[in-house]
Amino acid sequence: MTDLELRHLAAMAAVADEGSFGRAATRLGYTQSTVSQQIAALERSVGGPVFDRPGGPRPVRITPLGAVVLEHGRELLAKAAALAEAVDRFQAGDGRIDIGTFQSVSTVILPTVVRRLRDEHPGCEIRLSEEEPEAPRIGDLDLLFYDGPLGDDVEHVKLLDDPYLLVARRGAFSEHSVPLDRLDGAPLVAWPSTCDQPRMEEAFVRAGAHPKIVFRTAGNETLLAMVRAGMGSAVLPWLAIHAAGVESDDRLRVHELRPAITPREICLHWRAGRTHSPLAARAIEIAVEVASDLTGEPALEH
Amino acid sequence: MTDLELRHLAAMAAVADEGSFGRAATRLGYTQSTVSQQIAALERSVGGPVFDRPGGPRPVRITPLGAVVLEHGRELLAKAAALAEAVDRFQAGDGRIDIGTFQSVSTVILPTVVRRLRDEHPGCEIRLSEEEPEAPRIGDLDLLFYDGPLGDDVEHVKLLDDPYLLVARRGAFSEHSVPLDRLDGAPLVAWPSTCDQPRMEEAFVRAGAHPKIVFRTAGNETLLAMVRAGMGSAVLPWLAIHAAGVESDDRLRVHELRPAITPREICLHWRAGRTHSPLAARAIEIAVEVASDLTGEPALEH
DNA sequence: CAGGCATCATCATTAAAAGCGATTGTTTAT
DNA sequence: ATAAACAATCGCTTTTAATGATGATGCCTG
Repeated sequence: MTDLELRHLAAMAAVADEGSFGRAATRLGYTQSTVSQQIAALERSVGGPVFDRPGGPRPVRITPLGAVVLEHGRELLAKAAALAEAVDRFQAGDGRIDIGTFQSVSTVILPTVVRRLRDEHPGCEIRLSEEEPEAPRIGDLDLLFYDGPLGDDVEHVKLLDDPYLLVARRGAFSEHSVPLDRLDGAPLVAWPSTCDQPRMEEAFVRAGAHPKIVFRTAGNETLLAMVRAGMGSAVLPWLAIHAAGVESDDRLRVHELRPAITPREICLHWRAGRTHSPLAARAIEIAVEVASDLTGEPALEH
Repeated sequence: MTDLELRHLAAMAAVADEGSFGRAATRLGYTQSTVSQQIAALERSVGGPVFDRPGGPRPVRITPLGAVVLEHGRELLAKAAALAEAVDRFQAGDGRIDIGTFQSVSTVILPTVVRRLRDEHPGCEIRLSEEEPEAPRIGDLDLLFYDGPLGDDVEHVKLLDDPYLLVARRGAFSEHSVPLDRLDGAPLVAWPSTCDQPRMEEAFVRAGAHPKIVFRTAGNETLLAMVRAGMGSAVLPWLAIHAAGVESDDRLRVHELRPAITPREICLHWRAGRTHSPLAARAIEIAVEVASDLTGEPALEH
């Protein structure tokens, strides 16, 4: 009774529908002989006949036992079909995906990725969570945008180099390209010491520049408001600058730094050794494409 | 994707529970190698890996695809188990049975059969229907009590010979055994010309007796009331007499007829060539037993 | 960093079964 | 009496299931 085969139930259902072993066989693409043996096997496993065979050209009739088996069997077959369909949908890219992200990516890269993903897979469910920058935990996320390494059981792909640029009030610096040491002693507003920030500030030190950090906040809009208000300048990654639309702000100007600070790397992470869903795999592809399109934009050239 | 095997799903569920192919194999009574191949087969059929194998002693982890398969797979396995249990219950004698019956059997035989059946199988559902005597259709009944042949696609077993006896007012006939021809011209109340009735009346004619049928009804109580009221006598099968409790009625007396009229045969019928449910099979056995107990009763002796 | 350990994949082998074609046997319809 | 429709059965081939042995991988420990 434990050796139940879906194939046998399918045969039984076909026989019940057709009223004949032979026609059921035709419908299933088997020979009559095979169906006969399938039903025999099923009857062995349930411990009794499921059809009465009247002999001659009269249709077979289900037995009381057969009725019990058939009733449950059809449900079983329906569930099996549902499984197959769910798998097909999954392989076609439907399903759920959890993506972790952070400020600038949320604004610049993700919207495009999400839109393209939804266009390709209207049935998919995309869940985004923007973690606090202090807690870059991959947790149960499928994908996580982040700008640094994340432990050794995490793999990643680099999406783009995000160069640090100087944002100052228009007129504060005359040249487009500003030498690092010009910032020595200059007032700066900056991020807290999370993310890539410490590494950036080390670059100042190495260049002999010691700017005065007069205000720290993680909020980019707040930082830029401070710059506009004349509190000081800001050194921010291009992505954050672009996200805030600084290029089209008449009161501000974006400068390159000389020598350039090693750009932060925007990466897309996932747990190492885990098989991606087709949806996640596609999301990675799209993210790479989108990032590469961004790289081609004028402001990032050179 | 159509070659899904319950065995493989069971293996998958075990692996998911145990976190290891080997332990799953132990639990299922297979070797690790077998489980490995079962999962491989499952993965072939769903078109992708269902587990990530991190290697080393770390537990395997389900993939997104695996999660989809497992979710449906567990339901499938549950349904399969439900089927098995339903079959077991059925084979143990649970289920439903439809029995057709008629007056005297309803009163004398059936109650005992039903009680014993319910005692043996508390979970069973017994549905009785008392057909009009003119319409002895077996229809969708599993079993039908009836006193005559019922067409040639019906089999039966004889439960008992039910002899015809004369019921008269006490004092109407002095002897216990009444010669048939004493009824010539005598007033009789009788059943309508259904059931076995015509055959019985032919027996009178063959014996040269022509009783006057002064009233016909299918209601036994009515008939007996008429006998008590002096309308005439009645020739009824013992079962009907017994059912009405005539033996303990001081105003009436039961006589044998000489020569005896060939008794009617109380039979239990079912459609020919149909496999019985265990419940129906048992019901037949019980009915035979109950009838044979009745035959042993004094009034039927000799 | 080498060796031990736990784990899964693979391979060759054997046993089982699934499926097929041909045939037989049974029952109805002509 | 035949023919037609049907399922069971038999012998056969191919496929699959399960096994035990072996190899590969990646932890953990000393």
